[in-house]
Amino acid sequence: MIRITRQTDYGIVLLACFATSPKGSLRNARDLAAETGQPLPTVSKILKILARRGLLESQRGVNGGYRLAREASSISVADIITALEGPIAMTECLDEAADDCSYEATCPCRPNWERINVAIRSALGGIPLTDMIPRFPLPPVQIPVSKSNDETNTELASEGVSSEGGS
Amino acid sequence: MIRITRQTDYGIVLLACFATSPKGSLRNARDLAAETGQPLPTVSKILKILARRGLLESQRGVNGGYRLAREASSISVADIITALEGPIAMTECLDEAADDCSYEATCPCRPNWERINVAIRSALGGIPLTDMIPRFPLPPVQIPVSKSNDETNTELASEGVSSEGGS
DNA sequence: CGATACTGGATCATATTAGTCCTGTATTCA
DNA sequence: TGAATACAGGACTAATATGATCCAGTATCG
Repeated sequence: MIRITRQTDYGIVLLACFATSPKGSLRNARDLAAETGQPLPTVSKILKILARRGLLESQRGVNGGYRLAREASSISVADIITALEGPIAMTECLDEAADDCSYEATCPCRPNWERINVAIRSALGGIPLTDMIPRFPLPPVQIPVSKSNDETNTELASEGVSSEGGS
Repeated sequence: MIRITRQTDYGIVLLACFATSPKGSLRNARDLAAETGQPLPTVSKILKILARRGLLESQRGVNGGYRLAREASSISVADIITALEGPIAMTECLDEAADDCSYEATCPCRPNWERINVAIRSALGGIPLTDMIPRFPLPPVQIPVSKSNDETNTELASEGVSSEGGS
C-alpha cells in the first residue's frame, strides 16, 4: 500500500536516536533496543544493514557501538529507505531489468511511472533526518506538480498538519 | 519497497484502456484481458473492485461491460491507488487507529510521517489518468519541498527524464 | 586471555499478495 | 419464455515478502 516496511520504520527511529545523542558518541545495540522498546535481534539486524550501507560507522569490541557516519542533516529519508529497501520505485519493472515484464508492449504507462518515481524520490530526498525529530511544529510539505501544458499550479497539500507531541 | 501492488498496476493499465476507448463505450472483461495480455480472472477481479469503488460503471447482461464512471481527466493516480489499496499512507499507525503501536511514546517521528504522506498523496493526486497514456513527451515532475526555517528552495527532480518508448 | 559487541549468514513463523474457482443475478436476444 | 452472456460476490490455494530470531565468527578492550 505504498508503504515502507516496518524494518525501515524502525531504522528511521533508530537513526533519529543517534541524531539526538551527543554528536559522535557511540551507541550499542543493547541500549538502543532498550530505548526504542524493540527486541535486540531486530535492532541489531537493522544497525548492521545501516552500517554496511554507510549510514553508520561501527566500532567493535568492549565499549563499541555505532555512530552516524555523517551529519544528521545530510541524511535524508530517501537515503534511509534506499539503504534498507533498495532503490525507491513504485513499480518493479523500472529501475531493474524488465525481464519478467512480458506485457511490456501492451503497457503504455511505464515512462510516466518514472516521472512519478522521480517525484517521490525528490519528496523523500528533501526531508533530512533532523526533520524526523521534531522539537517545533513544522508546516506541511507542499508539492506543486508541474504539468506539461498546464501552468496553473493548483495548490496542493494545503491542509494544516500540526505536529503535536504524540499521545 | 514503497511500491504499489501488481493489482494496482494492472488497474491503472486497465483504466488507461478505457481512457483510450471511445468515450462511454462498454468494454467487457474478456476483451480487456485479451488486450492487456492478463488472465481473465485477474482482470475480472480488478474491474469488479473498480466498479464497486465508483471508478467504473457496470452494465450486466449480453453486450454488457464496464465504462468509466467519470471523465478520465478527473481520475487521478491517487484515486486509483486508494480504490484498490485503501488510503495512501507510508506507515501503518497514521490514518488508522494506532492500536498495535505499543511504542508510540518512544517514537518521535509520527507527526512528520503525516507530512510526508500528505506530500505523496498530493503528488499522486496531481497526476490524472490521462497522463498515464502518453502520446507526447512530458517534463519531469518537480517537487520543491517547503521547509519551516529554510526558504532557499533547492531545486529537486531536475534530472531530465525523457519518456522514451521503453524496452 | 576473557568479556564485550559487532559481522554475517541461516532459519522459521507470519502476513500479504497473486491468482483461481464457484455460485448467483441481471440483461439481451431468439 | 428460455438460453446465452456478462457482471457480482465470496471462498480458496499457492507464492512471495516480511518479521523476528538464532548461531558461529571476529575484532577490541582491559
